[in-house]
Amino acid sequence: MEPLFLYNTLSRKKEEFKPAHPPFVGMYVCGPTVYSNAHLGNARTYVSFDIINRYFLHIGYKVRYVRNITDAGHLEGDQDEGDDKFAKKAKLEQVEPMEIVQKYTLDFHEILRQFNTLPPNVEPTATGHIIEQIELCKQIIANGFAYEISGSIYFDVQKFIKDYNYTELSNRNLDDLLTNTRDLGGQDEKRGRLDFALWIKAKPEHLMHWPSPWGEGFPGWHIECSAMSCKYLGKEFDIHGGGMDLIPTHHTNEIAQNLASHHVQPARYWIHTNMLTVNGQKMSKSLGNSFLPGELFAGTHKLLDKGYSPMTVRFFMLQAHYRSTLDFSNQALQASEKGLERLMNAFKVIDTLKTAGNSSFSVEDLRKKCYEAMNDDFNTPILIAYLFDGVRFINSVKDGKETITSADLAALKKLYSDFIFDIMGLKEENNLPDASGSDDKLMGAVLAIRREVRAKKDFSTSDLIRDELKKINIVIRDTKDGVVLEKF
RNA sequence: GGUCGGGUGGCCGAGCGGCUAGGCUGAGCUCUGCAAAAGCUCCUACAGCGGUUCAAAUCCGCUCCCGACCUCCA
Repeated sequence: MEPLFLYNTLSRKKEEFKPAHPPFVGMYVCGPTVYSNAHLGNARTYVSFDIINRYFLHIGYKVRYVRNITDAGHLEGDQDEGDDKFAKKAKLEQVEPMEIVQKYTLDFHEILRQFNTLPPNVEPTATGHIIEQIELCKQIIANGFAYEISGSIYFDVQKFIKDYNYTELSNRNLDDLLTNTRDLGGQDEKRGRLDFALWIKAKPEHLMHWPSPWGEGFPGWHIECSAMSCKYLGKEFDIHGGGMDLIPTHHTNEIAQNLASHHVQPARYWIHTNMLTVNGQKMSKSLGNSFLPGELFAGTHKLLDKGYSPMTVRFFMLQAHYRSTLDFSNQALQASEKGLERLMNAFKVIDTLKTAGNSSFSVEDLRKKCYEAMNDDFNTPILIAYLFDGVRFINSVKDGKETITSADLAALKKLYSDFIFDIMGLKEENNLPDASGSDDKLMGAVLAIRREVRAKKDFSTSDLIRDELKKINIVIRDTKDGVVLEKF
């Protein structure tokens, strides 16, 4: 196996990936808070980790991919008081909080299914692990890194920084954080401004609450990931991932919790994906500039000219590196749509190629380059560039300008199949007319008529048939070998 | 305000000391009844100003813009 390098947020450089217990890889990715529809920015993160998961699987690792669902405890704002997001939404929609959770969990799964992502091996929920979270709180208290104030438990950052580095992941200046005079508003029962809630006392009107040694309450946002990653992957595992926006707060606090309870850093490699932007601004629910995947597929969003298929969007995402921001626009999507079509067509052309006694192009070279690209921090844009180099070769063989041996042809077919479908996770979307159905017989009849009039050089009738078919999204291409159909 | 990350050809987007990706768009050519598809060719860019170096889009400094984080966010 060739060495694989990935960018580790902890060290801020690319490192060779060496799992603790090969061939096993443990990977934990922070999942969504299911209080509203997942938007395209969310989807980008999970598509990025899907590539990473798929690539590990492809090169032979046995991956345990854990991705949580946050269905409790996520508060509005940082005041550690008031409703959580689920309760607020439940009131708004006049349903139970768990109905909110169910609705948006299903939505999330449906979207990821459309993007053709592989499901995680374990998908734990916060509400399903209340006991584990309470136990973890107890451990942190026992170790002296948390304190109770009127039924709530807070993590003692001041205490923590005496023994550990609180800002290792975020690389922030601790003094700046401590002295930041930014007004947070509202009074606070916490001792330190960086302290955060592990367990929150439930108010009487609060709907989601559980018994604990400190009374009825619910878990803080960060504790669930510490509890669940430990339960399914152990105290130390290989990779922890999530969106970049989780670095300074969520992941920083998660590491603190793990160190305060188990005295070890949970993950050896931290991978963070960058944001999707719209007109240069981060796509986020609070900014109101988010696109729902459904709006994108259907083309109903007001900023869109037309709809784009899930695979077009997926390909669009893969044309940028996961650690770069990706700006979302009609033009860029259109370019991806065309490019994907070109790539997929070339894949189909492979089957039609005639072989020769020698190859005028090194398939082995191309194969090496493709793996090199992926081994360099999952560089899908580079990979795609190489695949397009191969596309030109494939088309040239078809045109008789290049040659390929039968062994190379088989290798080429496998290479494209592996990278397009297994690793990039793309799939065929265009529905060609059904070869066995009545559709096909009808088309056959139409094409027979057209063939007849073309033979008589009646090109105006021939073109009329082509134009009429185009109106119903069936495109006819006349080639040397006959008529090719494309249906959209 | 503090911290961090960016500014690449018409658009998107890689590269991050020498070899000047790739996709889309546009122009021309080949093929074709025409079109489409495909191939070939062309349009050669790195915000600005200094500096280091035999050599800089790539390193350093300054300036100007933009974004992210510091508040929930993937």
